[in-house]
Formats: sequence, structure tokens, C-alpha cells
Amino acid sequence: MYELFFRSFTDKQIMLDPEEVELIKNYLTPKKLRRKQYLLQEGDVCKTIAFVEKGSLREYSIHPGGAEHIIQFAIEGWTISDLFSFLTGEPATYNIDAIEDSELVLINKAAHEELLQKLHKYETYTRLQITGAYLAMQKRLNSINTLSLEERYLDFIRLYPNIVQRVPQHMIASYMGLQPETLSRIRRKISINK
Amino acid sequence: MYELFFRSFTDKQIMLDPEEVELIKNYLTPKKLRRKQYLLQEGDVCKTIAFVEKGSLREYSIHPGGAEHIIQFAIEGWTISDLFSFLTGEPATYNIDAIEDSELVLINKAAHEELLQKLHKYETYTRLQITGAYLAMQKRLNSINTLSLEERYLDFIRLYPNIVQRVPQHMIASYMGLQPETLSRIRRKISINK
DNA sequence: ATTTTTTATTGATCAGGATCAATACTTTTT
DNA sequence: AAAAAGTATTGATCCTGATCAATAAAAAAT
Repeated sequence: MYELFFRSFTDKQIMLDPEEVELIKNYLTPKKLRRKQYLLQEGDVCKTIAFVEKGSLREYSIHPGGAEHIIQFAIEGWTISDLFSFLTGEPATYNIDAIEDSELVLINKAAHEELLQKLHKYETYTRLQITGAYLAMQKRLNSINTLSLEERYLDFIRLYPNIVQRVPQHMIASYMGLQPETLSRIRRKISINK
Repeated sequence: MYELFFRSFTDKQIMLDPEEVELIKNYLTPKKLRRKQYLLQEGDVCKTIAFVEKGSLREYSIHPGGAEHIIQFAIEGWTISDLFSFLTGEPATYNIDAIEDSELVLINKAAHEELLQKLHKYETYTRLQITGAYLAMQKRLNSINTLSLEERYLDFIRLYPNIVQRVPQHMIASYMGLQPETLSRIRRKISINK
């Protein structure tokens, strides 16, 4: 249990002793989500950070008018949360729901804070985690500014081939800030050029 | 000396003993930059994280064709670096230069790593720092997806009134991913509606 | 002081992506 | 098995922001 979660420590060169693994396990809660089920709804306070052991989720905001804008996907090995709401206790501005049936590992705020205090390695883990997320987002922002839509889509499928396979196309359009029709046309153009 | 830098610890509720302040000071290097002078050029390895005590800088990428895209500004109290290059040692993909004459506090990589090791509070500081940067960028990305250009500009001047005052308008356009002409027209529209 | 560089505005035209609409196809649900 | 919901494609038209061009004004450099 929690295999991928603990592997994500090793991946960051953080080696945990068996006792440390046991300590952390006391703070974790497993959770299963059915497809389309919410983990978080806008307006509620985000109580947990979720690590994905299996399945896929999306985090999105809803614009007045009803349009959805996906800010992040998460598949196996990724972490998802409305971090601002989690840290401040303010109502969430994002929704999170499952795209596929999913299995999560949850850490609530009290657990997070205690682990930060008790276990230096957990703070290092958290720091590296957020640093990676920051760098990925910076790259994304830079792509938006500098690349054509076609290049951005090719970049996306190169970076996240697993997401492309498992997530409906209109959600990828939403992630890229496009209408589904536009992404469809970009794909057509790419397939012709091959 | 280093006033704002140490104040940024206090602001994050990290209280340093006098000895800790002295310890950290040993790892810092002051640096002055003239307007338009580079702190970092694309292709070089980013050797430092820079904290701005005075002045203003910008970080930007150059698109084939010569167009510049500003990814970040930094004024007093902010930190700027090509973090990916700094952490990995790979050549920088961004340029950083001074918009105004500036005074910086530099931390090089060896210093950064030693401080992370020696001083738990420094790791906490770093974690909070990057978390704040992540949240700000997430908000920016969400604005790009959900707001009109007019709303985004109004948001910008609300969030960063100091930057608007001190930085040329075409750089703000670049930061927003717009042509200078377009931002000029948005401003005209806003001034008429008042 | 005056030349040069940088910055901001406005106009005309163009192009890329949005919007509206229709259809076909696939997957879920019952 | 049938109905419903969700998904993807294509066409026609519109609109926003880019591009090209000219000018004016301000700030820096000499």
C-alpha cells in the first residue's frame, strides 16, 4: 500500500528508514474516488493534499457563464490540491474531480504540519515537490508566450503521452485555453503534415 | 546592509538569532547593477539566486526572430533567478537584466546548499519562498485563461502598482503576452470608461 | 544643447481562434 | 437493447489582437 507515494521519496533521493515510513503511514488516509466524483468543490475549504496512486483527476475553475478552465491534471505519481486554500484555510477557488476511477493517498493539514515539524526529510520532500511544480508551471507559461498552438500541442503530447491517451480531447483543449473545435483543427493540420 | 533580505525572513514568521544572521551573512555577496546590465545571459549557467534590495529587474526569453517575452519582474524584496539552470547546472534559457540601477544580494549554489544543510530555518525559508512563487504563478495562469485583457491589466495594476509606475509600458505588454499597441489600446479604452 | 535612442499612440489591414450550428460517432446508463 | 449523455469533427461567420506604418514625445547619451 502507498507504493507510488513512497517511491516518490526515493525518486527525489530522499531515503526513509523503515521507522520513518511507519511514522508517515500513521498520517496518511487512503481514499477511492469514482469517475466524476468531486475531491473538492469551489467554496469549500481544501482539507487535504492528494497523491494519486491510480487513476486521473483534474483541477479547474469555473468562469461566470459556466466555462471550465483546467489548471492542472494529475495521474499516477502526481499530487493535487488547491494549495492556496489548503495553506490559508480560505474557501477554494478551484474544483477537483476524478476523470477516471481513482485511488488517492490523502494528507490533511494537521498531519502535514506535524510531519513538517517532526521529520526534516518530509520538509525537504515538500520543498522539492513544490519546486518541481513551480518549474513545470514556469515552462508552461513560457510556452504559452513563445510557441504556436501547434507547437504547444506537440509539446504537450511529448511531455504527457499518458494524459493524451486517457483524457478526453476537450479537456486538453481546456487545459490549453482553447475551444474544442480549435484543438480538433490543430490535430487535423498536424495529421496532414505527416 | 541586507535589510530587506533579512526582513523577508521575519515576514515569513522565521525568527533568526543574531548568530544565525551572522552565519547567513557569511554566505551573501552584495552586487550593484547598472540599468540594462545583465545579471544572466541565455546560455550561461545561472550561478546565483538574487534578492533585490533596490531597483528592478526582468527575466525574459528571446524567441527566434528576436521577440522578447518577459516571464517575471523583480523589485525590492523580490527574488529572481533562472531556477532551473541554478538547480541543474544546465545553460540558462532566460536572460535577466536590470531595468533600473539596482542593488542585489547574491547567494551562490555552494552557499545555498550549505545553508540548506546547516540551518533548518533556511530550508523553511526556501520552501515558503518557492510556495509563494508557485501560488502567484498559478493565479497568473488562471487569469490568462479566465479573464479578458482589460480585466487582466486592471488586475496587474492592482497587484503591482509599483511596477506599473517604474517599468516601461511595452515591458508590461510583453509580460502579458501582448503587443505594445494592444496594451496602449486597452489603456485608452479603460481611461474612456472612467 | 542637440543628437540619438527609447517610448507611446493612432490608423489601416490581416489572420487566428471564437462562436454558432449541424452531424456523426462512441460510451454510459437504464 | 434502447435511450441518453458525452465526445469529436467540419463548415460558415465574426471579432479580437497581430502586424505594418507613421508620427510624436520623452528620456538618455554625447
